[in-house]
Amino acid sequence: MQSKQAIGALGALANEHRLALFRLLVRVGEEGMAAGAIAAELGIPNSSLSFHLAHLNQAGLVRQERRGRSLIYSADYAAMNALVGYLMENCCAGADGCGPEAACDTQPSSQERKQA
Amino acid sequence: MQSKQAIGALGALANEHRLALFRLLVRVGEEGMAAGAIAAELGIPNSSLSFHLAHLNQAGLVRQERRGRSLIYSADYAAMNALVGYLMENCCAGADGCGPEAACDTQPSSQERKQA
DNA sequence: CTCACGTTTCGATAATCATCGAAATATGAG
DNA sequence: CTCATATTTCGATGATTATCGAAACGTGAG
Repeated sequence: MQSKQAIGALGALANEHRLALFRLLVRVGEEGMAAGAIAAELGIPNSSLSFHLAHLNQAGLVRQERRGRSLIYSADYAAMNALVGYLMENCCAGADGCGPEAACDTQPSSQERKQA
Repeated sequence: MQSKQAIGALGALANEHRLALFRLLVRVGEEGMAAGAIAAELGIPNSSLSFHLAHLNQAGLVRQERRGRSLIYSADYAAMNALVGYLMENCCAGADGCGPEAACDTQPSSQERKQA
């Protein structure tokens, strides 16, 4: 990860609505969520939400996928992990307890199944 | 960690100079670094640097300590860990490979010693 | 085709933020 | 005390950002 990318990602997250939005997507996982559903969940006007979604998308933190008439958004875990790694790089000059071990798999494990 | 704190921290990091500054402090560890030394290292005018240091400090990401005529700044690892934890909270709805495991100890291990 | 639905773009406005020189403050030395 | 050093505050300016209604766009259904 490079500086400009990290700044973009951090700036994208440094906003009340976008942070809530990103954390929501982090929670729901790969399944993602439609723009309208997000707007309803967060209580933000559509046009405002669209602005924030575009911001997060262009920062590389969320991905977009069309399903029918809806656009499904989901968090990009790889980008999140890269950002955290970048923040903690060379932490404590390489001392013992330090270093980014955080990770969220893109494939959240196959022990869960949904039926609707 | 609460939303407003996280937004403050992310906003503080979402700037070219402050990100470089914070990462520099993360690298040097507990020892910290004087304001003037940082300004020289990063090539930023003193007044600008002071602005950014205050920003990071008020966001809770760095700590300030006076040593003689100098003010020594150091990264607050606890705050950094808390921020990362907040970002990854409930990642993937609690699936396996996920969750914030990252950590930088505040005491980087006692195998180093200074003599001045 | 026409219609309805979901989402984005446009546009104007208000608010926040970054920059840096000059002046002020705080600490220590002699 | 005076002087030198280290850092912060002040102040004005330019740049970026958030907001949201209205209108446009893209998609699917009948």
